[in-house]
Amino acid sequence: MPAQTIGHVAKASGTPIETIRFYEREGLLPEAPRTMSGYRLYDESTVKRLRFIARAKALGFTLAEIRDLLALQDNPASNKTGRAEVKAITERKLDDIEHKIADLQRMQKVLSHLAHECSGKGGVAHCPIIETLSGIEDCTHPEHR
Amino acid sequence: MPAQTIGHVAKASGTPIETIRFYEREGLLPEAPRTMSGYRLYDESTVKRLRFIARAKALGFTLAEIRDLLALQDNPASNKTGRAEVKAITERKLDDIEHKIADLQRMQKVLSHLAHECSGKGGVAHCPIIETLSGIEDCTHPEHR
DNA sequence: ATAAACCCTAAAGTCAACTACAGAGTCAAG
DNA sequence: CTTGACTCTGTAGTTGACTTTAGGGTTTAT
Repeated sequence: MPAQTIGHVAKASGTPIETIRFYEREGLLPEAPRTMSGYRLYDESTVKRLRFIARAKALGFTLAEIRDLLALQDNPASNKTGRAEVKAITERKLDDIEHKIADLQRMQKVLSHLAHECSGKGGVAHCPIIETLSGIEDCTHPEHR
Repeated sequence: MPAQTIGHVAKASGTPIETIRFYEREGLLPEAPRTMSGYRLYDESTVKRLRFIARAKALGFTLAEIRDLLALQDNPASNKTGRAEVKAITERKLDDIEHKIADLQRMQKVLSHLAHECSGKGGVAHCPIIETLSGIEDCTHPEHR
């Protein structure tokens, strides 16, 4: 196993050096072995682990969730029931994401409606966007619901 | 105009007292007039303003954007061209939201695929979720793209 | 008259996920 | 043997939208 310094791992994984040290502090990476002079030494598995973290982040997992996923992966005891937990974490995240999408779609609906209603010309006085945010019931076009 | 203390406004608007003071510091609310002893005094318009803020927040506007919207509403000079700016802010926000939705839908797609692939039974060893996050090319079902 | 309930300020803390110092030691090349 | 690139630790700063704390005045009800 050829040992690499933190800078090499940073380049190979695309993760900044500071972030690698941060992940170690946060328990996403094990404490690295050191040279006599205190430099951290890594092997290829660390690069893979950092790529795992990057992919999981891209899917919306938080660092806390990723830490749990990695712990399951690391723990030999999780070779009995681990998959259920992994699936549970994934499904919770899926649920989160579906809620967020639903929220955003509600916002989108209202905003695109407002953007269409507003001519963009003239003063703010009877701007339908401002009026809606102000909670005015009787807009100039009260036919909507 | 019956003047109310901050506590009444908090109750009437559903905004915590501390948050009202925070909004004043941040320029979303004008500085309130005070009693001789330094208590802030508000009238109904503040309650309306706080409701405006709450609605705008619910639609995903940041406090900075809300401040801009309120400034346009307040500024008599904006009664010439203000509506264009209001519409621009709204459309930028709509754009943001559409991007966020697209991102989340990409995550959702991958995660729901993973959740279906994984039985949830057994150890973490060949869990398809873990394997995908680990970047393994040849899954047991490599037919997907 | 005193206690409960309310208000004030300024400053610090919270969360997430980094990012950026400052100050010092180490290693490879010329 | 010195310069420059690299690494170390520990601490502090960033963003957004608050929340909390400490320490003190004020008002209202009994």
